[in-house]
Amino acid sequence: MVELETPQLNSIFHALGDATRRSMLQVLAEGERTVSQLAEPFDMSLAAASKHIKVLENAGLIRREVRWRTHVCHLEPSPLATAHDWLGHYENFWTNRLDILDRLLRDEDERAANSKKGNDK
Amino acid sequence: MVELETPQLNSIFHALGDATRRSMLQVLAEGERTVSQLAEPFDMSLAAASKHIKVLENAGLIRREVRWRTHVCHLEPSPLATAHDWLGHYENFWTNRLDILDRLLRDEDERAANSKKGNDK
DNA sequence: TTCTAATTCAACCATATTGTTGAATGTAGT
DNA sequence: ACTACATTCAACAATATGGTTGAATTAGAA
Repeated sequence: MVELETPQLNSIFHALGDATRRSMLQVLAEGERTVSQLAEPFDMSLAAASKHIKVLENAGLIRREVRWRTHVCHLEPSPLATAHDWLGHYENFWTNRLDILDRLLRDEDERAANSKKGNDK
Repeated sequence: MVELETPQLNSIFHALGDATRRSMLQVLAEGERTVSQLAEPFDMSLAAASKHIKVLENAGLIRREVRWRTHVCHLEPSPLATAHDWLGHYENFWTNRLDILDRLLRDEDERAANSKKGNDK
């Protein structure tokens, strides 16, 4: 049950790997925005911004509601939660230093027993 | 203090956006591994795996210790924590539904006050 | 119908990414 | 000096990504 959601994670992390898109998400955290509102802060064509928005949409990070002739986007938090959960799987490694030490020592033992066992004591 | 770490996040999220690399991190969570050990499960050349490892290394997600003639890699948790923190910034959106409702309402008000104020009451 | 606005589509270009293969590097053992 | 091993480097190819511009779409307003 560890890596079943691989394809989702690919698109989610890929979408997050671009500063423009992360910035768009931050704006959307303050409330819904139209495509042109999302595009406005960036020094790029509307078509380019539209592509970024589509990447976010394909990753499931935002949803779009076609309202009148404008497309209103809003944050969809569940993929963020999925990514957050995946990272949380590693939480012990940065919070509980004893845990990582324990793992490293356990691994040392294993390797020592496996390869050469002449140097101990 | 919200988006100061942008360049790091670019490389971190980009590195995480590939299933091969995430899989390598999962193996490294069990203990250190050499380059060839990391490459072994994958149906690709050693050179290709070496490139993946370099991507992880450049993102700071792993560190490498040249031990004898083998390169031993181990997990470096801090960038994972950075990414986790960034995502945690959105935690309210998937845990506390009241919060998101609050935000949306606040935004509604703001927008209503800003554009046309003829429809209220 | 025609005008205008918001957005996408299509074609294109430059660069990045991911993979390949074969040669090069560095180091220990013989 | 030679061999064997672990890894990287270099050159190349295929595909993906991120940007551009100009035309197409869509739908209300005049």
